[in-house]
Amino acid sequence: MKNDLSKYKKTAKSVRKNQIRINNERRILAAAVKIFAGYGYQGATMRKIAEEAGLPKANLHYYFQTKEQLYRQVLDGIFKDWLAAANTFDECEEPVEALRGYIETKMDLSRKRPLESRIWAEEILRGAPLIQDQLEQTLAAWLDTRVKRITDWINKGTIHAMNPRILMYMIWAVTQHF
Amino acid sequence: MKNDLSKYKKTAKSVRKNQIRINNERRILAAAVKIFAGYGYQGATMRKIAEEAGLPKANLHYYFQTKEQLYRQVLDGIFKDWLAAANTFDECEEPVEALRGYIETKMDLSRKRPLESRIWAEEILRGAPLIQDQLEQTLAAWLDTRVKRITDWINKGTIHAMNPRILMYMIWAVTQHF
DNA sequence: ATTAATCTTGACCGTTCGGTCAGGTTTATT
DNA sequence: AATAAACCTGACCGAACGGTCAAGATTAAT
Repeated sequence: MKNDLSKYKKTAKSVRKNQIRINNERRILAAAVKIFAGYGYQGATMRKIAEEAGLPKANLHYYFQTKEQLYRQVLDGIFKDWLAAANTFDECEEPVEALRGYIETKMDLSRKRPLESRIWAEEILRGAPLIQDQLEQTLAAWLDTRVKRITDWINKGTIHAMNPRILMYMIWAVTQHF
Repeated sequence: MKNDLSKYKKTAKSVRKNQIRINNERRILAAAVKIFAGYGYQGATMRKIAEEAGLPKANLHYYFQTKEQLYRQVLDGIFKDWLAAANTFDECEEPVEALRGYIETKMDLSRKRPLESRIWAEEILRGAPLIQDQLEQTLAAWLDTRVKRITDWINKGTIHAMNPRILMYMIWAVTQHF
């Protein structure tokens, strides 16, 4: 489904060669991030994004059929970054180090990519209307394994007793707002 | 400026008697809260609000000239509640009690009025485009006096040393998301 | 050189938006 | 009963929205 390249399979060359498509998609996505971050999903318009990208509006619809699809791709990109950051939680064995590393990475993400963070925060705030399923699955699994790890720490007496789920929520809330 | 009642000054009675206006404004504001919370400022439409209120759209414009004015009044109401909750910070002399009371009141607010909290959170997230001045003034003053109080506590050794401003931010972030 | 695929774009479409208004109805004042 | 103020609302408006399309331009494959 995603990354349907069947159109270009006719030659091996075209898959790699179509620099035009790659360039334009990148430009449009970059512009979309700016506009969606600045105006929200509803407030953003295809006109503004086209203007920001320096392309005619019809051209956006050539690469991304609808506004919603464009937005989805933006969210996908953010989601990947967010997941990568999330995995830094597993790098350290010690609770203090693991939590510190995780928090630092998350705050770095907020600081270095404020536009993406804003889009993400708004999407969450609105109840993730477009990526509920995907998010719920991934997030639930992710949260579960971390909650287990924290529970282990508590049982070993490495850290104070507390509700691990609430700890994660607190970290999320705080890091989200730098 | 606000609450301009000059139209009704002609008789003392009319000021109090116009139950129609009072009722309808209340209905419209209640509907507006629901719709703004559910769709955001841009996503909300006067049509949806009118439908929710059970009134024709033109009637909304009779009581609130523009969508923005209606939204401002919604924000005003939320702002007052929020300030009232904020003042519970001053009720106790002891740091633990003051902070506990403040946090509880704020979380109560989030729990009991989730719609208003959502509108407020989105407005803040968007950088408070409509109430910047009002918010900055009030908030800056409010924060300053609290920061001073926390600093006093630190100097007296009643609580650990920390950045008071960051403490307030953390409380805000966490309570905002229950 | 020819053909096919890909890319580009101005003009256009139906819909919905916030907002207006004339003219009727209801309510209050005298 | 008469007058005035307040309230109500269907019909309408221009603007902007997301999206479409035909026809031309460019690029790649043969």
